[in-house]
Amino acid sequence: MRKDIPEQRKEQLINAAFETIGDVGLAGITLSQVAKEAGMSTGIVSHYFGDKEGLLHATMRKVLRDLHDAVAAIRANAGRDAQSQLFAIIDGNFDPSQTSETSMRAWLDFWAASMHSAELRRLQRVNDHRLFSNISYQFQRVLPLREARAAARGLAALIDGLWLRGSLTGEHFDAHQASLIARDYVEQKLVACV
Amino acid sequence: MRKDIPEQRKEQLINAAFETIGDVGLAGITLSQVAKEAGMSTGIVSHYFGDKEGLLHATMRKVLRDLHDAVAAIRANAGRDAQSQLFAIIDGNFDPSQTSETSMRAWLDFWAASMHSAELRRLQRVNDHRLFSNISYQFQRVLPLREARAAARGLAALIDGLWLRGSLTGEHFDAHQASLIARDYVEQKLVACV
Amino acid sequence: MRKDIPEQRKEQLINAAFETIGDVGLAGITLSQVAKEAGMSTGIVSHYFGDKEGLLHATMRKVLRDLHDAVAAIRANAGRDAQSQLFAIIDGNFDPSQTSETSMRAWLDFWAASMHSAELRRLQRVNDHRLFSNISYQFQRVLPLREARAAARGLAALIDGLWLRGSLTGEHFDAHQASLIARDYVEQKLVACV
Amino acid sequence: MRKDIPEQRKEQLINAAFETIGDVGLAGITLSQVAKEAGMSTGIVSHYFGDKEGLLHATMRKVLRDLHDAVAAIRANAGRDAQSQLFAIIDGNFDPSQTSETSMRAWLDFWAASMHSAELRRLQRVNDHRLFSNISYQFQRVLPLREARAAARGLAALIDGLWLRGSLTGEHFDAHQASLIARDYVEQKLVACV
DNA sequence: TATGAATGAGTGTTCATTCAT
DNA sequence: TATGAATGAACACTCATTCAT
Repeated sequence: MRKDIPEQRKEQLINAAFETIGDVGLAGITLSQVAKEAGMSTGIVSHYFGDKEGLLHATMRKVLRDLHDAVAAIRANAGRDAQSQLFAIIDGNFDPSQTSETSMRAWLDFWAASMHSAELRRLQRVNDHRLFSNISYQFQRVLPLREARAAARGLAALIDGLWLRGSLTGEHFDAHQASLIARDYVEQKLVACV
Repeated sequence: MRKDIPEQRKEQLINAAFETIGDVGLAGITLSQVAKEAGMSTGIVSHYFGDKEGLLHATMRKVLRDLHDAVAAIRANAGRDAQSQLFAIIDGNFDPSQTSETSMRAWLDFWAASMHSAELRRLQRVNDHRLFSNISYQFQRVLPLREARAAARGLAALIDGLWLRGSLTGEHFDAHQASLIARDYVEQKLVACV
Repeated sequence: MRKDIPEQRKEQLINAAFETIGDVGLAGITLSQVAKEAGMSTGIVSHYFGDKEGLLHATMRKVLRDLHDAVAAIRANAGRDAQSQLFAIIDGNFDPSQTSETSMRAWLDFWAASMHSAELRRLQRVNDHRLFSNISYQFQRVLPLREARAAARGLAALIDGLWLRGSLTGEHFDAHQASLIARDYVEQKLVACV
Repeated sequence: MRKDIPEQRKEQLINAAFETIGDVGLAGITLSQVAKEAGMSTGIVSHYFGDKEGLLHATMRKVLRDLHDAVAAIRANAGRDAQSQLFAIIDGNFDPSQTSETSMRAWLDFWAASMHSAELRRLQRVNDHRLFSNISYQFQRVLPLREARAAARGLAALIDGLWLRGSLTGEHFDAHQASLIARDYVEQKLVACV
């Protein structure tokens, strides 16, 4: 079935915004750059998104959704036990789609922007709460609540931290190394229960 | 000895920039806001820093220096053994001066901006390499090089991740909880060697 | 006999333009507002009127025609003597259809616009000359030409002035009071001849 | 004594706005036109008036003030009796400074705009109430209150109406003829009391 | 015939930078 | 040395107009 045209064009604009943020940053983005990147006219953004803010919110939602999808896809193919699921969550976060130069820049820009925008912060929080809940739930299958929550907090932070520091290298993100470090953290937390 | 006047005024401007970034973000800052916050004229920035970029670079340097100083102060009062030093590094990073709303916003804004500015990225890298080196050096006192480096990578990421996620809560940063999680990571890494 | 459809739709658009001018003013009007008010598409205006200017000219013509019709209707029912006809002209100008908030705003906007548009000015002049001629003709039945013309100039100005000042009150236009003042002017001019 | 520079430049901008309104109308005015007319940069308006609206409000105030000054100057040189004062008010309103093409266009544009702007309407009302009060006060010196107020309403309307209809001619405003018609109205009102 | 999505020129406004004082 | 008035380029946004359907 054909997607309807408006939806396609909105998606093209969001992708163009995403790419442009990767190039010049969220702070430096202009609508004419996005329009040019998308091969459309400057007036099109207000037509589809109301204003610049609307486009950027939509772009952030796409970024969050992409991460969610990447994690979900890997979890679906992983074992059902706690460790496999936690490893899958780790690998989803370090999926190539999430660790490309462009993705990491957009992520970080939106995170920083969420400090100064109520709506972006709300989106960010919803998303992060979900990551934390998922991790926490898996740990709770094998650890007491209190410890499970601490471990979840640690793992979520470790994932974000590895990813954050990776964004700085400029080279290709070493997902394998990051994954090993995070998996090691999980193993240490789960080993006590064996 | 009296600091010379120009140096004092530059410092005042840097502090004003820091506060203003906390208020409106790095993307939203204007020189007239900074000048007003500092109680000076709009032309003064070019006078002392050449242009806006110059002021922001200086502000980022101040932010990095403040973190370094916070860590150094706590390390100086800590025991000389590896664990004490690592705990001190952790506590330095979660020092109240570093986890205030304003500090965290400025930090994150500069981190995001460093994705799109060669000079800011350079400053950021120098600093992060130093954090990593310090941590790595302490782990090397008790672990084989390979493991020490992995542990250092993990701890550095964990610290940054805890801090990053803390920036999102909006509430007061729970430094105590963050510290416990990071210390736990250190203990787990060191326990193997006892 | 059925009006043909195009003519009906043009009339609907003109009415929509008239209402919209009442809401937001001639300066603030947009074609999409008019189209929405008329329940039609944005492209329809160029289809029927060529461009925005064409619609506005047609709207002004309608406004002038409505005034003419209001005056004509009242004159038809009035006595044939000069005073009755002059009173009828006065009352036609202060007819509720002409002193509604919407009408007065549209009137005034078109009057102002006619200062800067050759075509609007032409329309305005034709209309005003007709009002003046009608009044002048009635006065000429009982006054020498010279005095009749001066009286006509005075009465026309008095009507417009009462109407203009009434537009400013914001409250309901006091047509009765305005009519009394204008009739008094007529009576004073005619009394000399008795 | 030298006027301070900022005040001079604001005045220049207001005059430029006044002239530009005369050329293209209030609806068609752009800040770059005003700036060009004033020989200044486009940014200067926000510098002095905040925004476009601020400039236009200031321009309207100037227009109102100029009329007030024209009337006041002529009244000061007129006799103290009611008729002389009323004649002076008439002549002030038809002073060349008020009946120039540019003045009349600006006046009318502001009057129309005041239908759609709370602040402009307020300015307009204050001014018109003052004209009415002055006229009413003079009539009250020789007529009973009720009749004085009706006469005042009539004269105010007649003045505005003559002026309004004059704006349409495009030729030079015939101030003499207008004045005669208005004076005649005054005389008719006052003659009853002799 | 009628639609409404798309265009892009033109607007008001912001703000880093300059420079006469 | 320090000021802040002035500049003008760059921006987001609006909206009359076009044209494929």
